[in-house]
Amino acid sequence: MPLDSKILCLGALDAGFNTGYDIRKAFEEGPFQLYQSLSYGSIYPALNALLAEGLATCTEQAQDGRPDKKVYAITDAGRVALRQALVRRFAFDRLRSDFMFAIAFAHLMSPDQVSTLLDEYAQGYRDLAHTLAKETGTPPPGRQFLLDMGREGCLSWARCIEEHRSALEEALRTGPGPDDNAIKAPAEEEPATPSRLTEAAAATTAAGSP
Amino acid sequence: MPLDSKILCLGALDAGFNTGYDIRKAFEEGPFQLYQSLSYGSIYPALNALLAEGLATCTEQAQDGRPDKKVYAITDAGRVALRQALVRRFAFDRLRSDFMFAIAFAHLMSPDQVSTLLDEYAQGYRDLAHTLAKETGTPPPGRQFLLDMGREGCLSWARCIEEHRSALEEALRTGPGPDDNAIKAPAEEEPATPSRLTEAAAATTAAGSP
DNA sequence: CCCATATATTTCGCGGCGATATATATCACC
DNA sequence: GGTGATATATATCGCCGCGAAATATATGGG
Repeated sequence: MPLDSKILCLGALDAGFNTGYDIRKAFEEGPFQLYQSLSYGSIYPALNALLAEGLATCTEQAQDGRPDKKVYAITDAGRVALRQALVRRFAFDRLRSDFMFAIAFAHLMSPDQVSTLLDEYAQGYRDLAHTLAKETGTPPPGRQFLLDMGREGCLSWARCIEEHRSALEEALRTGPGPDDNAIKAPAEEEPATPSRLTEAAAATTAAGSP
Repeated sequence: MPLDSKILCLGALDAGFNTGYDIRKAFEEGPFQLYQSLSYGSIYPALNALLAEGLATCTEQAQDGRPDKKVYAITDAGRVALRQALVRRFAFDRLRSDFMFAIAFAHLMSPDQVSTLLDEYAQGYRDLAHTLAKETGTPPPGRQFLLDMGREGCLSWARCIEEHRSALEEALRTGPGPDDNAIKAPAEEEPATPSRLTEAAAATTAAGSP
């Protein structure tokens, strides 16, 4: 089981993000964006739970202009809980990439669309690296490490995309066009191997209708 | 909105994984493991929905030894739906890394624990690269691209960890023991005994990545 | 002057995860 | 030759968390 929203909120509080709104930004655009996500629907219930368990405190703060603010702070008990959560064994990283899934089916797209997608994808990682580089302040050593290695890692990832894309684009150019479905003969009896069936590629039509 | 389980299943079917069990393995240990995940609780309902919508067909297959099998196949309508799902704009990749979150709070851990964590973390990515390298068969160009760039990307990621870890470990050694965070103003004094409740799990179960 | 944007919290439905139950066959081990 | 672990296979259920909308208000740009 992964770290749950209560622990993530405790961490955010410890890092100095002390309202629901700020915590959300920390995960959306801030230092945590690289490796975790958390949305309102999890944050506010989690904060309430932390209050109820004495792991955080809350002082309401009427404000000049802005809406009222609830300023949270982690307690000693909260710090203990956070420390304890860091001792367990962690499930390994999972990446959710719709880009990559789409690219897996590049043979169903027009070469143009694939190229555009790759542009956008690589650029996204360069942008992320840039965003991380702009993080201000002097974070604790762990967060600094993550900033440094994360920035470099994102740039490397972008570079890997660029380095391998020509092979993909070449293969799509030389290979059959958008692998269109001619009605295939029901030839298969026993697919003993789970490998992909060959679909007779009848090259049909050009770039599709959007 | 991200790609939903129905689209992911359609993709898996198109890629030649044709039972619920096989689809799950494709996302757990197979070619999709790098960039998506999907579990039974999503797969079987999704397959039923695909059947109901005519996007897939199913033939029940009594087997010699093994339990009965339901062999699914994507239909032409299914391929159209898959293609259409690939045209949208995608939300950018999100990484869920409990390792990195933990490292963000390295100042709350013992240096030993941090080092162990970094070892395990880098090794996890090397293992993943190795797993990807072992993928067999001749996949379509998109999947081949993902295999190649994914393998290299994982190795780069591991290298970034190794390259920056010394700076982190140095900072933890020279810096104060646990916890001194100047960011927060209203800090009630918390002189917790340095590195008191840190227990490194010495016993490493030989279990690899989940 | 109006609309978009930023600050700030709350709530709700729906989708997906992970665990469990159910069944059966093979293989390693003692 | 029994015992348990592992692999094949499907179905289901509770709970967690996401994303969106509702609510409220002040600033700033066009």
